[in-house]
Amino acid sequence: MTAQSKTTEFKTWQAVRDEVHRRIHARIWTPGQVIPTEAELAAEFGCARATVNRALQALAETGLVDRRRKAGTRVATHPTGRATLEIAVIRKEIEGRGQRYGYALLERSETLAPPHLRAVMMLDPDQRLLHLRAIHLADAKPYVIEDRWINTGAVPKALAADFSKLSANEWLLQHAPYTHGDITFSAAVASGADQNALGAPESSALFVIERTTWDRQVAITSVRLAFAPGYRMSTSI
Amino acid sequence: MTAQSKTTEFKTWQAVRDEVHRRIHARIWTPGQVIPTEAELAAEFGCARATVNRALQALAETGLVDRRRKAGTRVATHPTGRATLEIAVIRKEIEGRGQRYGYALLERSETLAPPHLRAVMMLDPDQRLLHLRAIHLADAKPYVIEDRWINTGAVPKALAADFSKLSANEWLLQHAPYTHGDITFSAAVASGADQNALGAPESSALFVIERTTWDRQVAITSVRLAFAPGYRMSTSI
DNA sequence: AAGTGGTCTAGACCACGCG
DNA sequence: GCGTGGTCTAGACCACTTA
Repeated sequence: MTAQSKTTEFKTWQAVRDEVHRRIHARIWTPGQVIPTEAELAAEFGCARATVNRALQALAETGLVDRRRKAGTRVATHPTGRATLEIAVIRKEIEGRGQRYGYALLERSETLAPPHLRAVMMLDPDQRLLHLRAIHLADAKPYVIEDRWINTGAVPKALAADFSKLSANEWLLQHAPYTHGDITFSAAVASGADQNALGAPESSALFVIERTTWDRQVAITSVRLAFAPGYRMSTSI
Repeated sequence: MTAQSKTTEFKTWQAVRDEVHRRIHARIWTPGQVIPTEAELAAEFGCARATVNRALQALAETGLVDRRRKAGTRVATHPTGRATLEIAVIRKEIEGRGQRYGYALLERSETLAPPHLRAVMMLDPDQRLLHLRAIHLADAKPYVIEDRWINTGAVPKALAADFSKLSANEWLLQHAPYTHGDITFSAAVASGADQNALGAPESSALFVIERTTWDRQVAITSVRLAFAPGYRMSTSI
């Protein structure tokens, strides 16, 4: 036996991950401290270095440790939590909680992009957009208002689509693939239009999600989702 | 050359991932469709199966594909976006955007747990909690109100800590490790106390984060963060 | 029962970045 | 320069799930 006694074998990367997690949690390795190298841990745990590597990469993804070549692996000083939110199709979200889904298109028009959207979506000044307003219902009660703008330059087929039955939310997923997107969460006082559509009392606080999706450099769509009062978005870390 | 022509070699798992991503994006493999097995792709790409495995696992984590033993790998029908939010220490968040951080403790008391918290934190009826209210400032302007309850049964040292200089937010990270936590995001109308502390106009909409952290089965702390009007939480997918 | 993903290994080479 | 993590390989066995 070498300097490091090998008490137990950790053969799977999950077991190694849990053991390292335990040692950090138990303050055997404290925040900021460099932990043994992959090779050393592999020797101690009686497994291949690749297994240790897999385990430490998983921990790095959660932010529990910081890894840098040559510098080694150290316990994060500020265990920055990382919450992962599932952004599902609204219909699925409602059905997923056992409620009946409803949908109605409120408004449809083709117009020039308003200035703030021209900036957000980086559009030409003369680019025309398809503007949709729709409401999604859960058990016949207003759930969320969808206020959406679609770049018809990028998705011309959208002009021919019938959004009175199928929401743009779903149609776009099927017909307009995107490479990435920006999301912003905020709180807003319900505007008059929001109040009406959601049946919300005056000066309610609404949970708002704004999302713009892109195909490479081209903006596909920008949407504002204003949820009925009382909406809560949950996750765990 | 076998049935599958090998035009290009993809030697790194990132390259394989990108190529698979490209084919899905280009509708060469459509939603719901089963894509070739790892072995087949490895043969086509001229790399080891482990490399393909790594690539497909990465895509599975983002939700772009679904993988099941025996059933194979198929393109997800509802590309459920997955937004990852960094939950940093508030001081870091403020300093990170180049603003000056300020902090003040508003209130400190030791009391029995109010009923709703007893439920959330699963506490004994006679468990006493440490209650703290504090405000965090960015460039001397109110940024967020921290309303926190600490389970002194789990973290007795908290009773002796001085929270007038160091926020509980940071003290707990250093002294009370947790294994997991729940987070909820919502919007709320500013209460009278919120209004006062934040200097917010009447009936403002506040962005609220509620978080409870646990060490195994024991609740460590439960906190409500009410952000000043205008706060936006952003990420990308 | 058989096919497919999940993982381990031992060795190798590479790439980054600290000193 | 050189130590550490990052990745690839070829082969093997395992675990799960569906047919």
